[in-house]
Amino acid sequence: MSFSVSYTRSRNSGRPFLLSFSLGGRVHMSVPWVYIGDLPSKIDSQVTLRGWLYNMRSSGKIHFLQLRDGTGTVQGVMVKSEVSEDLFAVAKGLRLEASVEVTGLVRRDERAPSGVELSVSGLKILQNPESEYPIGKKDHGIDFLLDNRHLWLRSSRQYAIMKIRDRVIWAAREFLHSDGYLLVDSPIISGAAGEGASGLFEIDYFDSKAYLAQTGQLYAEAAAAAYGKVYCFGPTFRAEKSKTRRHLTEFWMLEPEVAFYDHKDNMDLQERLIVHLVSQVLEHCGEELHTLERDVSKLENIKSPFPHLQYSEAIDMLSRLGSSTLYGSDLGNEDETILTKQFDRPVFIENYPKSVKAFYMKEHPDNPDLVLCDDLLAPEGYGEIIGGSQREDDYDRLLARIREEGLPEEPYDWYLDLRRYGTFVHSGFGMGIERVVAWVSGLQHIREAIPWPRTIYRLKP
RNA sequence: UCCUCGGUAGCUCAAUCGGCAGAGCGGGUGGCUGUUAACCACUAGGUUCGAGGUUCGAGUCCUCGCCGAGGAGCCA
Repeated sequence: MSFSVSYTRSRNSGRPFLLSFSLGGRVHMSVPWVYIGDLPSKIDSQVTLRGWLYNMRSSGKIHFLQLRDGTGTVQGVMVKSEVSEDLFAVAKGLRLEASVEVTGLVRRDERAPSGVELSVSGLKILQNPESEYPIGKKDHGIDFLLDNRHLWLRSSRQYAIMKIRDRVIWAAREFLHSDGYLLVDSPIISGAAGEGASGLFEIDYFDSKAYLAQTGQLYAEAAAAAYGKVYCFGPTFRAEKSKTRRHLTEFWMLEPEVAFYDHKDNMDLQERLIVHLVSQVLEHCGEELHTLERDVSKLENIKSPFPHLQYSEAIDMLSRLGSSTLYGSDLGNEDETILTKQFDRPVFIENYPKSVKAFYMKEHPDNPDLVLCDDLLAPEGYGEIIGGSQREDDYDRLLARIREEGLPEEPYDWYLDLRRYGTFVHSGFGMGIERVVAWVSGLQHIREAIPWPRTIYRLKP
């Protein structure tokens, strides 16, 4: 038996072609490497697939090889009477997740879920695992799956989530870019705290201390003064010892900041963005939502206009619904869950008390105890996905707020400069990507919404 | 940091009142020409998280420790 293969490069595409392929005496000439996702256009052609064996069944004289290559999955059917004895025996010895090259005829088949199958005539084992694949076909516990995140990502469920995450990010950037926003990223290493000293990761920075960014907002404000409509997008870090289904220590945040937008313009932008993201996921990720068994009708509700509640109205509503949260304190997770269950689409909670919000938010013109801000809560109990505000643009008031909060002034001198040189009404917000992905995908826990979740007790893999 | 729950075969979990350590999946062997987490038969596989203690007898009860999960607070 011989296993040999040779390649050349197509002049047009640069994609390698298999010039010849031989196994067990059979030789296939010029069998092109194709992706599984392209098979529907290759019916009745001989092709070679490269990928992994994610499952295998056998009925004695027929092997069913389930293959995955990142563009889709397909079943390869190897019939004993159609291949050599040796090849059939070799295939029987394959373990799950073996990497393989499989050659065969693409065929329509009513019995296949995708409608397409491969009649296998050739097989090259790139590597057959020497031990059994850790992730089996039956259920696993979350601890085991997180320990094996590097392998768990191969599952159809995780693939679906990653595709939705990709779509959410792609759609958000496309939405902003096409509306004239400039991407101006912010630093991850900073010499000063963003929103307050707690929850910061401290790192050694040569002979001094530095911190991992909790937000890029202050930098985005500077960029907005330079370029008008801007956003930043990157990882942010919170050293809080949170252990909940909606917290990570490292997560990705999209932060638009817009010159001459007030509080209302800001909420309008948030609403348009969320409607766009959901509609894009519905349009492009139907298969993935099906894999995740997501109730799509819940997403089809996500249309303008979103309801708005003043903070004080939210407190009243919560009181009627049995919450003991009193006016003056922030809403708890339980409160958010109760509120969001009253609506079939995201709900804005506006104008919180100044005391529970950050120093940079602009004071409400009609009530100095409130600030012009909003939290956007996703439905079905998912809760806060966006926090935004109009920023304080008055030099004296901003400085007073920094002092009231007991913050050091020196680190904010450059931030105050933005109010010295051409100050301007401006607003912005931060959207947590993983929270949006978790909501749209219908996940029980945010950790599945990021490839490599970082939580308090997990740094590996 | 606090509250709650958990740790038994490679994995997911059972084990009645404290009384022989079990099943499914996975592994191995064999069977099956259309399987869809395939199925059927046989088979191997255990320091019950660790250290003490109570008891004739501990996976089970007690004490301490380790590890993890869910939630609270905080936040996106």
